[in-house]
Amino acid sequence: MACLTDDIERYLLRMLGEGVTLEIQRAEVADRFGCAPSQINYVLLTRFTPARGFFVESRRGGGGYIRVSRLPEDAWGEAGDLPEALDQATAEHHIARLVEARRLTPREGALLRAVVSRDVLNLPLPLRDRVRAAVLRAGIGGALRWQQEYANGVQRVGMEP
Amino acid sequence: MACLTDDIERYLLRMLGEGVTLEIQRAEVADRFGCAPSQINYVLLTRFTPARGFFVESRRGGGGYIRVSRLPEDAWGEAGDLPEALDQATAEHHIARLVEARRLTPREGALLRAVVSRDVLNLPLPLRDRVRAAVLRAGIGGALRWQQEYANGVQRVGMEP
DNA sequence: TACTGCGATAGTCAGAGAACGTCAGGCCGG
DNA sequence: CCGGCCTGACGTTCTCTGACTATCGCAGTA
Repeated sequence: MACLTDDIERYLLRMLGEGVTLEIQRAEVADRFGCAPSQINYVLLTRFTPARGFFVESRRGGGGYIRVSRLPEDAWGEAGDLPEALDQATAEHHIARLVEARRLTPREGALLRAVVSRDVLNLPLPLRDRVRAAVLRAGIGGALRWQQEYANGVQRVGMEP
Repeated sequence: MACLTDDIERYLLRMLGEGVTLEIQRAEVADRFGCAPSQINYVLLTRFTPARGFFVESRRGGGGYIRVSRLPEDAWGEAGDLPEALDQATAEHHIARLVEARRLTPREGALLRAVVSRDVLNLPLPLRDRVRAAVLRAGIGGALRWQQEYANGVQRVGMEP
């Protein structure tokens, strides 16, 4: 069963695709999907997170709105400032963001997602989240650093930047 | 003595076909066989193990599912029977071999090498080598599995809209 | 102007419901 | 009696709703 949350997520992503900022009315979207208005908050809370590269702002009252936009890439800080510990969901959000921004290939995303999974890092809990963060940082760093080395190598041979 | 577990295994294998990712609902399959839902977990645990080249993931809650996939023998190959524990040098050797064989891109190699490094998996020693092996297996599997899902999609079974 | 009340939004939170996971223990054939 | 099969009770996670709360703009009024 494709759940409502996933449907609404797809809908918003499609709307968002056409511009950098999307402005919606909560009640209008809820109506379109025949659900409670607070469902929209749930979708935004669980799917359009900062870790995934989204920014949400809103205003209440007459003429109120909810705005969803993508964070500019340079506001992310790459892998450098990921937190010391990461739960699985947040780690996957970070990966999704990097794939969407084409910093990682989808296959690299799948690789990393597998690697940070709960079952693979089979460790007791405060530790597991710390190792996951370290692994994710290293993985992202490893891939991006390779890119740089590769680019430099090519440049030495005389290609254009 | 056609036991239930064997029946369910056969059923899932038939659904799974070649190189397809299968998506099921635990309760639906349990119903079909008139058994307890946890029986499905037992089948997955004892028959669809990573050692046999299977991969199982799931999501709980409304709209939950269980996904089963298998890597084709030739893609999984030598990576499939990596030992239970791996020191860093051996792990890197395996990675190099897979890159050489074009199972992984050089960049994926760099990613994995970073991830299995001693400093990243900062754990006491008998444990570290075990986690490293698990991480490596998962990473390779994750990458190869993506390929397959991308090509063949997901086969959903049961429950129509 | 300043205040006040009202309608129109959106936010929060607890809780119900829908999946799946785990585990101790019963059962049964060899 | 041992090991594999199977279940049921209980735990965890995710979704969705409804009641209640907070905020905003505007119109009317002193």
